[in-house]
Amino acid sequence: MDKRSHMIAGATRAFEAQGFRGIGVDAVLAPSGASTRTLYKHFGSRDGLVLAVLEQRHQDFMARLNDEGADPVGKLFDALEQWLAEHGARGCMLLRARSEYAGANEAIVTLVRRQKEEFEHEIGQRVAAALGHPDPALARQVWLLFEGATAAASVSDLSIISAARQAAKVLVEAARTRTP
Amino acid sequence: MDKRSHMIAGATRAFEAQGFRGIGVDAVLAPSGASTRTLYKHFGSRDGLVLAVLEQRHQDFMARLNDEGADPVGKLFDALEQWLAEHGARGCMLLRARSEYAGANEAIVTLVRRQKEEFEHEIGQRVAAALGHPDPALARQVWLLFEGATAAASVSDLSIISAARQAAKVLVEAARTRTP
DNA sequence: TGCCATGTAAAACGATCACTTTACATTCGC
DNA sequence: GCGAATGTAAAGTGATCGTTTTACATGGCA
Repeated sequence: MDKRSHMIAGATRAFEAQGFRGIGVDAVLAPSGASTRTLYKHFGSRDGLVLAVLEQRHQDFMARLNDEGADPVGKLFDALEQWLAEHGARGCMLLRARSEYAGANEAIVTLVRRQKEEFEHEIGQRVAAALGHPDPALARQVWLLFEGATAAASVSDLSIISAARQAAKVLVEAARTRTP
Repeated sequence: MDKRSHMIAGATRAFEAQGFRGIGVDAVLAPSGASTRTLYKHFGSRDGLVLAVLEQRHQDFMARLNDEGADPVGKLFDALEQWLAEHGARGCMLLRARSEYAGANEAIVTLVRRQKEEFEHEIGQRVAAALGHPDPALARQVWLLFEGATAAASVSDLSIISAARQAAKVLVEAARTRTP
């Protein structure tokens, strides 16, 4: 892995544990052992590194969702459960960045909005696969459960993910019987 | 209103717009016009003010939920919709504080966890009222929808709250037919 | 009247911030 | 073997951070 990727991975860990604004560049670079000079060569600024971290984080998570098969909606929550078990449950890093940089860095706010639209679209495809036809309203509801589970897990325990998966199942089943 | 309440109200607005860590004490005190000396007389430290803001915010929101009546679960989302229309949708301030101060101020993390437990308990009472008997699993699911709606509204529009209310209705109805 | 509580204004504290610069080591294609 | 690229180490930039301090104004209560 090249230096740039190392820096992104290390910075991701630092931001995840301590937030984005409440940490200095030295602490951000410590996990990767990079110097501040290398930071500004590669990313131009601290905020440039933040943007790179968010891009990578979104790609990494979306890549986890790739295994299609039976119960595509339920697999969403399987992936979330595994992800949170690995990374720890501290709330969605993208939304955390959005709220910390609101009013300070519009590029970050815009990026996160676009990423969430992309994610909601992915859920829409899975809902359509489960139902046999698209159902944007149901997709939104499943998305709500997903974001709720991610947020709630930071103040609860991981069993909350199963509650979300079960709720999604009930909603999908209700939609199926409504339009059979 | 006394000075202390003014400072809390002003600081709440500042934190809401710009986050907790990415803002200096001068900007926090600007809305109330208080001096830094008064800040440290009343709250001891910047973090002390943050704690007071979070306590007040939780009490204010819980007070909004007090009107009981028909459809106690649906009224949760009515209150949320009204709240977000007034305050703007930037994610739950309590969870935002939790994630920004994780690893830096344990008192804040502990406070938010307790507040969320209290809120989940309130939902449990409403679910019991709607169903005629307690259903902790359903209460958890409604809570998920609530937190999901709060989070999602920051990157979507307020119509997402209606989607959450509708999903909660479906879940309650499913629970009702399951155990009639 | 006199006094204490409560407030603002403003300067100063050392620490830390994001960022730049200088100096030097290493690797690699040519 | 040599120059260019890429890296670390470390000092220094001015700005801003949270906090303390000094000085002074105001008000209600004894």
